[in-house]
Amino acid sequence: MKLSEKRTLKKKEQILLTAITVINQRGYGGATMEEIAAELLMTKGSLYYYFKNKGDLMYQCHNFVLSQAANDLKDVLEGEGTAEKILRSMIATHIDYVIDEKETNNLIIEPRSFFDDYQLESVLKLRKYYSSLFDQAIEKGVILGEFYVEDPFIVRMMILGSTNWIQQWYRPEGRMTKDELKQNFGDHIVKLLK
Amino acid sequence: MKLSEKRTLKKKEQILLTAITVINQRGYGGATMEEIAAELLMTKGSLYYYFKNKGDLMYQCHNFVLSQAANDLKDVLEGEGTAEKILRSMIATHIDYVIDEKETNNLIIEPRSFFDDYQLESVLKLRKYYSSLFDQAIEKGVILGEFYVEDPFIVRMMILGSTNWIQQWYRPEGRMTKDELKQNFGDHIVKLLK
DNA sequence: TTAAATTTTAAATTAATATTCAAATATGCG
DNA sequence: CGCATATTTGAATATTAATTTAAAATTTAA
Repeated sequence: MKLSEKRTLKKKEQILLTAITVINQRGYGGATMEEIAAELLMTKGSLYYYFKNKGDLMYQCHNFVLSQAANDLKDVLEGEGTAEKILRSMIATHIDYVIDEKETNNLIIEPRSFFDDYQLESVLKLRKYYSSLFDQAIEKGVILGEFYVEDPFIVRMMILGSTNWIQQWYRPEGRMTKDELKQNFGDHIVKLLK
Repeated sequence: MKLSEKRTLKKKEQILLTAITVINQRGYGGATMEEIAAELLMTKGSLYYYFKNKGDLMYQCHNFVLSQAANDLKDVLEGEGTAEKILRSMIATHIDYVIDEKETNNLIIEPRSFFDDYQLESVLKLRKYYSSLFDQAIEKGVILGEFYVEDPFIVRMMILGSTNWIQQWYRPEGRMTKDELKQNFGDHIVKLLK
């Protein structure tokens, strides 16, 4: 790979990271090419040298963060410990992303509005994979006899729903620390599984 | 009240109801004045005779549906039965709105993007009231000794989060009927409260 | 019936952004 | 250095949808 190509790649990632912070502040719809460019001290025209269009940039941001989150989850899932310990740890990881990457990683947002058909398919596939990691964690507990679950699908949806909702109300300056929150959610969810 | 005023009011409600269906299909952002007008067999200019602007129309739609949902919940809350029965019934009602008024009643959407300061304040107040009805249902159960809850706030947030999330995945043609869904969620949530 | 009030229309305007593009500039290499 | 390639710019253009407006059509009520 040529030097210039390497530099281009690095720049692309810089743009991605900046775009992610803008998206987290303004949402996908509210983030303008102008603001993203300004943040990078360049003009919006340049962005089109690196990305086909806004949708492409948004898509890559979403993928970037969601892939990273999925990888983190996978590491936890494949780590040591009881099923309960693993699930609690996955919940904690997920909550971190829900809070810190509020918008970019937002599983709530309707992806149909932003992405074209190809992108949509890939996003949905990634989201499905992400969800399946929780299924695996639950299944593991069931197999080991740690968990008892009547309908794993519903429980998984309750886990994702209740945790994704956190981004609607959690404020760092509120009465609960993030650690307390994780502990609390872990307790309640484990209760559902016994 | 003059006849013409009465007719205007009726027309306003017609517009509201139509706008609500359009919003439910396209979301707040995706609903255009053009499409709403077309649906009513009028031109978009007319809408401005009845509503100040798009934000005003969106706001009134949101309020209309959310108020109605809140009233329904209130009726249930004040009805007869054990705390468990009442809470299950409230959950069922909420799920109906989550599914049927997918977008308009969407508590997930960031209201800051659509509403002006005055509207925002009133929307947030209404949402707070809506949440408080669940708090009351939980509290009732605690007082009666039916429920045991360590942190009612967290439980309420888990209820709202997990149920609001339903709109992301529920499909009427799926394997679960709405009634099974309500039963299922009721069971799980009650488990959290004992 | 007819004048005033109400309602609707169609076209023009505004506004906000995304996107394109030709020219200018910067970079790295022989 | 000086050429070729890569990058950036700023201005022009395109797009989408909201909003305004003046005139036309309709309804109401005396």
